[in-house]
This record gives sequence, structure tokens and C-alpha cells, in this order.
Amino acid sequence: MDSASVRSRLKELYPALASMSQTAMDEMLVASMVKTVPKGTVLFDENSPCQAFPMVLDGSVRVVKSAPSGRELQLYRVLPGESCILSTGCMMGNAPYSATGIAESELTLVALPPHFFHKLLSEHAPFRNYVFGLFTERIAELMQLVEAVAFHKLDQRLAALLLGKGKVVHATHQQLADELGSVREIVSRLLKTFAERGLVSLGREEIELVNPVALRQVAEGV
Amino acid sequence: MDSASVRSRLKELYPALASMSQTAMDEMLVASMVKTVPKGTVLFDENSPCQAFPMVLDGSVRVVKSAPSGRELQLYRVLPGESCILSTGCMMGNAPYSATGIAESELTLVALPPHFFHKLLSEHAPFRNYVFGLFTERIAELMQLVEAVAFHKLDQRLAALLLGKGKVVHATHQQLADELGSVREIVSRLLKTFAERGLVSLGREEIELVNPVALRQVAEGV
DNA sequence: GCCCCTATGTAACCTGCGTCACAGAAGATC
DNA sequence: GATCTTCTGTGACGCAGGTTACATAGGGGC
Repeated sequence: MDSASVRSRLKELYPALASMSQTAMDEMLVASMVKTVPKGTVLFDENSPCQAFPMVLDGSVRVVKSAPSGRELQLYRVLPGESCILSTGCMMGNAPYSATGIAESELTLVALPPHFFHKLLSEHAPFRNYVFGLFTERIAELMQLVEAVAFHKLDQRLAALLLGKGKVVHATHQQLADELGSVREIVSRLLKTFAERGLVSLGREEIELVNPVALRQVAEGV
Repeated sequence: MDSASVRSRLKELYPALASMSQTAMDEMLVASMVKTVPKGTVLFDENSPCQAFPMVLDGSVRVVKSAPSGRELQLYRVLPGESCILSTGCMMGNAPYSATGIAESELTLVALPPHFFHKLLSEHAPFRNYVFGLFTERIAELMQLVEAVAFHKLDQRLAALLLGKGKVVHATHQQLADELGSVREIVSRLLKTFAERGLVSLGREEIELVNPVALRQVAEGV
């Protein structure tokens, strides 16, 4: 990605940077690294240190906890216009990572070095607010997740997951299981009951939501 | 609590404020409210708005998710020297609360009004770092919690909980269940098996950890 | 077509843990 | 001491969901 398009993409995705002066922006881009990595790249892992504040321009990152058994559970996803707060926390000199980040597709990001991150944080109020906003959003998400895992049955959670993915879902049962922290067989079993009830129709790597209203009711635990 | 002791307690518990000038501190104390509330007070609830940045001087707050079934799960506790990041997020104008906060004992706190919070955040780097630190710490805790709830069995989690409460634990089985998101009967049952294996000895509202080493192994899932 | 790989179906089984329904016990109140 | 309340012990039962172990099927490469 060339410098000009990086710049325009940044401004477009990160309104918090819009009000930066031209020269400050130049300075930042010189200090930063733009990286593009292929799908599947492990960006960070439990216990690995971290050296930059990443801003995603393109692609997405799955942030995941994995159990020794091989089961895995998705904590959240980082989309363009967002940043991984784990990195932030890590950079602030606190605890090391406690999860794994994997590029879900080809990924382009700008890596802001710590000194510049701190500078922005102290000097640029919109950026500071933006970062705070990210934090609180993630925390809210994590709380929702805790609640779901602790109190909701898997059929509810699966229904909710499907509803969040649009009318036609392209995913394998294994991928869905990995988002939910469950296993493939159970997802298959539940999907079958959904299909029998006329809520979805199933195909290879494709699930069509036939009756989203009823599915919503399942998700709500009715 | 009189003004002088509030001041000294603040400086003692919040080193981030230590470097504030005398006059800035005065200004802050004038703007802030010091509140003392009795044990059991509900400080905030799902969907309730929020108007200040609280700094706990004395006592503690349980932050909890509760399910319609009546089961409840503790997300974290706020101790003296800490603040509830939920409030922070809420104050930044983002989402409303998604949990409940309950005073675990008599509670004294300083409530910093939003405009002053923002001022401190932008002008006082140590405070900013402190707040960031809180955020990242909570996020790490929440991730641990998600992992525990999703992948660890209840006996592991109970063992870990006991180990985190010292050699002799004073709590009812119901209280332990409420921290774990489970129910009393199961906690009683598990404690009994612990007792039979010589890991703990049980009394009314008292659990003595007889063999912490073995208990640690249970917690690790050995 | 043939082979291989990945995705899916699905049945039998086991276990963890939540629910229900009590009963006894230790303090607390009077 | 009598009664009440809170805490604890315990058994029977049910169900969600994880584990194991295959079978089948589609799709792509050759």
C-alpha cells in the first residue's frame, strides 16, 4: 500500500486523527511501520511481548483463548478502524498478553511506536478519547461474553452468533464451534435441530437463516 | 471522614496523585464529593447512568452479573486505591452499565466530577497512566475469567478461589457460589469432597486450607 | 474416473452440574 | 429454654453438552 493511500485510509478509518496537522501526520507516518501479513499469521501469543500500537487498515484479527484440550474461544475481533487493546495494555508496560491474535484474512496495519503513542495520547485529546472508547467497548464486550458463557445455553449462543453474521452464513461448523468455545459435533447437532424446526437451511459451508425471527427467540432464551 | 484525612488517604492510596500541586489538590477536593454508604448499597445497576469517577478510600465493591434465574457471578472487586472502570467508560459517554455494583462493606469514596476527570486526564500524565493501568488490569482479569468459566471445571475454580482468600476462609457456601456463578449445593458438595481428601477442614462459615499444595494441584487441573 | 481431503451426520455413552426436596445443626432472639 | 433464622448436608433425578468412533458426501486435483 503506498504512502498516499495509507494516509487517506487512516484519516477515513480513524476520525480521531483527522484533526492532526499535516506535519504531525507526516511525522507519525515516518515513525510508523506499515505491515501487510498473510491470512493465518499469529500476530501475538500468550506471553509474547509487544512493541507497538497497531491500527488496522484492512483485514481483521481474531483474538482467541485456547485451552490445552484444543478447544478455543473467540474473545473478540479487531476490525479496520480499531486497535487491539491487548497491545495497548502490553505496551503500557503492564502484563504480557493473555490471549492469541490471528489474522483472519490478509491484514494491513500501521504500527505506531510507543513513544509516539504516548505523545499522541498526551497531546491529542481526540486520540485519547478514541483509545478510551476502545477500552470501554472491549470491556463491555467481554462482560457480555462472560455472561453468555456462564448463563446462556449453547443453542442460545449459537443462534445469536448466526444472527450476527447476516442472512446467509458462510462458515464451517468447526469455525462456529471455535467462536463459541465448543466442539464441532455439538454445533452440528444443534444446527440440525434448528433445521428440523425450519429456522435455517443447511448446505456445505453455508447456513441460510430461513426464519430469523424465531431464531431471535431462541437466542433470547424463549 | 474529615478533609485532612481524606487528603492523606488519597495521597497514600493513589500515588498517581502524589505529584499534584497543593492548589490543584485543593481545587479537586472542593469539586469532589466524599461519600460514605453502608454495606449492601447498590452503587450502580445495569442501565443506570453514571456521573462521576469514583476513587475508593475504604471498603470494597463487588461488581456482579446476575442471571434471571437468580444465579450471580462476580466479575471483579474494586478495592481501596482502585476505581471502577465501568464508571469511567460510562462517563466517557459510551454505553451504560452492563453489571451491578454492590458495597461489600461500609464504603467511603471520592467522586470526581467528569470535567475534573477530563482535566486530570489531559494535564496529569501519572493520572493518565494510572487510569490506563486500571483498564488493562481489568481486561486481563476479565479474560482470565472468561477462560475459567469456559474451560475450567468447577472444582478447579473453587480451589483457586479458596487459595486466593488466605489460609482460613470466612464465607458461606452461598457467597462462594455467587463468586463462581454456581449454586450453593454444588459448592457444598465439592467442599465435602475436598474435606474427604484432606485438603480442607470445614466449619460454619469457615474453611481452613489444610493442604494448600494439593489444593493448588486441583486448581491447576492435575 | 479415481483419489484424497475436508466437511458433515449421527449414534452411544459419560459426566458435570444444576434442580428439587428435604433434614439436621449452629447461632440468634426473645 | 423455646422458637426462628441462617447455614449446611445429602440424596434422587434430569439434562446439556463433551467424547469417541465411525460413516458418508461433496469437491478439487490428477
